[in-house]
Amino acid sequence: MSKVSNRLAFSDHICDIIRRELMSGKFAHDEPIREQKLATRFGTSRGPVRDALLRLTQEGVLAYETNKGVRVNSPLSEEERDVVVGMRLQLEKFCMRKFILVVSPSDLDQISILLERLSSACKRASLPEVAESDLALHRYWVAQASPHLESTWLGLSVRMIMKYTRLSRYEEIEKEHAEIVSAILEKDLEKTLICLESNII
Amino acid sequence: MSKVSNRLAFSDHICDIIRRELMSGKFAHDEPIREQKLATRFGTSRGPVRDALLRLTQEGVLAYETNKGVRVNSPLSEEERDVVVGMRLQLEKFCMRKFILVVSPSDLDQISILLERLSSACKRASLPEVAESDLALHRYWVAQASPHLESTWLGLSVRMIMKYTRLSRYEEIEKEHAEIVSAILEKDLEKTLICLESNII
DNA sequence: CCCCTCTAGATTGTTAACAATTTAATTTGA
DNA sequence: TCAAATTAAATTGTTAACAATCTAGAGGGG
Repeated sequence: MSKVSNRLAFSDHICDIIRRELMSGKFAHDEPIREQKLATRFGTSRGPVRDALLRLTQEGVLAYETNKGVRVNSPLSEEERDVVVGMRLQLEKFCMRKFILVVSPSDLDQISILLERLSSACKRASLPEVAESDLALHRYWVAQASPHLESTWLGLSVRMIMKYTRLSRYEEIEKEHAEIVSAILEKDLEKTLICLESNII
Repeated sequence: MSKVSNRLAFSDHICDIIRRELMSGKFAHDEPIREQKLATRFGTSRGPVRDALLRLTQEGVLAYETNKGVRVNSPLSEEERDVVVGMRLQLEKFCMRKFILVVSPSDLDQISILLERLSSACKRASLPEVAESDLALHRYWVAQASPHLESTWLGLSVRMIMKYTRLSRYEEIEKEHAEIVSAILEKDLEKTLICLESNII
């Protein structure tokens, strides 16, 4: 019986969709988000929607007030964003150091696939897909190197991306990530870290 | 159930209580946490408990698996903890720089009260209260300087504290924080940052 | 004895109804 | 007219029941 063992709950699905839409700028800052509205949109009850919103709240994407629900968080100031960038860089460089030591052939395959998806999204200039596949690529080595810190990393990254809104430097994004991946393939740690630093800004 | 006149929801209380217990080491690492058990303990239904657990999940304290519930997260490795300490320092130093510029008399009053609570907890050697009031004190200047990054800071800090329950250093903890606060009172930024660095390890 | 299947209990996922609270619109009084 | 008080609508908070899923253990067949 090949039953779907890792069956996804509705709330997981909703969480991912909302996060993607938030990153691609579908909601305005400080816009309130209504549970019932989302519930009817996804054809579920308020329960799973509430679950998803609470999770995103703790990622820092949404802000929650008791009895008032959640709203899209205000944008970070330049200073705050710089701090977040610094923290993410610190964390991701740590992960990359570990990752490059233990990287396996199947890891390289996975990375190539993710890079291809990012390139494709860049060529189609599809902001939601670019944001998502950008994140998915970075997330891969973070999760491999340090699954315990994956959620920490996700919170920082989502917060970062939300600030630099519709920056349409798709060619640059594509090129920067191609460089990172090729440096990983060469197992050149120093080069990889340098590429990372110029990508995460 | 008696009516709750203040605006706090049950799930907020539960969230705080569980976090405190986690920090003070009441649960073992990897121990599964059952919704119904907590619900009966707090005299509520599973709903608010579920809310609280989901929030703590995204703070990184608990780990969640679909259809399997949550369990206490595995401890960080030494390396991982070092990275988290570095990130928290980066963030909290940024907040302290901002805070010390705009600190008001009422802020100083609040800080003194929080410091007093911490001292009292240290003298009574009550681990849960020490952990909580330690966090509350630091949280004060973080929240004042950058409310947007408060949840980010909380996630890092809770994760840090969970690794080492510094049982026997109550006198040190008390002294270190007294120094930080006195440096703030003197508005000596450099000294404050140095004290912070030696406290957050 | 081991491995597989299957069942029974435990646990999480989802739903809809109801309670409490906030928000707005309206009324009331000076 | 303006502002405080009051009501009505919208929204979130909580509950209990039910559905889906996982887990542990008993019972066969090799």
